[in-house]
Amino acid sequence: MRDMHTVVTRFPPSPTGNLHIGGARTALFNWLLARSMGGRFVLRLEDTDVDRSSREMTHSILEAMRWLGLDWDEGPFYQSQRFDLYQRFIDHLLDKGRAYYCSCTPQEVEQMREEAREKGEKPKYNGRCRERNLDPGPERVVRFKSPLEGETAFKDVLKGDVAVDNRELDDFVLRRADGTPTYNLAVVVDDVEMGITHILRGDDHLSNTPKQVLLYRALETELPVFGHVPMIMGPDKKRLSKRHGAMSVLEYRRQGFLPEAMTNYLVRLGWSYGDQEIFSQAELREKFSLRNLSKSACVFDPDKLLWVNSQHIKANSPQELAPLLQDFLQANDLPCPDTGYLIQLIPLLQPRAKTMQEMADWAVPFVRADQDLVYDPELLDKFLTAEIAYYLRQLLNILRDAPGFDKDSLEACIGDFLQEQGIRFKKLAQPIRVALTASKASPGLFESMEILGQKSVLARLERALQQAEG
RNA sequence: GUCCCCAUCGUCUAGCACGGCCCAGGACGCCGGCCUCUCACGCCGGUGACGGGGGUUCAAAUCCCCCUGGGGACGCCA
Repeated sequence: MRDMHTVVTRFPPSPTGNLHIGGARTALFNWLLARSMGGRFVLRLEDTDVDRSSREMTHSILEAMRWLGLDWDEGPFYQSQRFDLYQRFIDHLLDKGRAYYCSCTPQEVEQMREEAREKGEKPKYNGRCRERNLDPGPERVVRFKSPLEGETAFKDVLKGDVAVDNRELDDFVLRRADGTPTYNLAVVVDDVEMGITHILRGDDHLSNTPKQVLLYRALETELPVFGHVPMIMGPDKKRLSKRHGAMSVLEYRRQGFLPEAMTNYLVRLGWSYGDQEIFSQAELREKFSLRNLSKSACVFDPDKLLWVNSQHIKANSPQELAPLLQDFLQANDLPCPDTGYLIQLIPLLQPRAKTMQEMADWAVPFVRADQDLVYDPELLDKFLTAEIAYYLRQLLNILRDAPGFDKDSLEACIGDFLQEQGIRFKKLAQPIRVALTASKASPGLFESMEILGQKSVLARLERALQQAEG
């Protein structure tokens, strides 16, 4: 017997697709509930539909979970390896007269539904085999004997009391003709077996719940706490599509989102904590609670995700970001400096990058070799005019003999030069930037020069001048 | 079609369970400004919502009803 006070939650993805935004948030809520209550979190793969489930999806889902930092205490369990267990429960229900064999074909059942629809009723199986006492046989399914009247009610932490007239329900299938268990049977059996105490899931499952409640009762077990969270929709207020959100969360990793930013953004879709927007994962584990869940559907907003990510990029230390940046440099076929250098560089990039991919983009002039910088002739024409070249030649000489090459010395040194020449920094800033980075935008010049080092700065100025003159 | 759920700025939301502190607060976005060597960051300001109608009450974003709108479910998918 398990300790009744321990919270046990679970995440039961079906390996028929990727882990997307919606699934990830469901997983996160359940994980957070377990973690915040000192409970356990179970991972279970619902692969009873053998044809549609795949190993690749399973791997992809597990990797996404690990990437998000949603570690599980038990599992992963695979329903496909537990068919014996489900069969025992089905037999039990059969013995107790709570289930029966049915020989109706899918076509026949479809016809029954059609007839009901025509009468303006809810499409249902009509119970033809309910009292026929059929024996087991090939092509026969097992159906649950649902009550014909009364109502089935349950409590939901978000929706309150929910009740459905039993006449709305039909004798749903527990075991398919091929002998495999259906979803409704398998979830309930597993949730009972695994001692699940709290079930948080998308509210598209709300109308399944009465059926499951009926099964719990037939099995004479206590109900878990249900919580049906609102669904996440696309900008068009429709179901998430591949364009926005329905892709694998691993795609967000590829685009340069941080896992902490991901969970931060996701948790705020349907949950709040006063006016706070930014949370670390550790903070969430502490502050999450069922009380602050909201019950209306929400829309996935890529812009806000980007902003949350930028906040986490700023909050992370250069030491933590360095190895990640290395991954992105490599993925972009860029040279990959050692972490020591990157730790110097990253603070200049943090305020500018909304994603790690953007950080890699900003890093380009700092990781490319001097001779590999590609100058746009138009930029050179515009900024390295003959007049400017005159000043830069002189600056080059000054810099060659610069007493120090840290940003403060550089600022002082260049300041003196400007004063002697009687010109303002503004006049030379962009030309220097173009020469040093082959770009119109970069981090501050003095910091950039310090990072680049004297040798590169001189080489780049020389090279840019030559190209401009030639 | 039938049943279920939901309803505060364009979006995420606070407030609603214990009506008055709310001519509704924060955040993203957008617009303007400041900072400034560029681009960003940051800071300051602005834009912008209680879906409609009935009640209940001295008083309603908050309670009740209807309408409307949106979403979901109705599988031998999960």
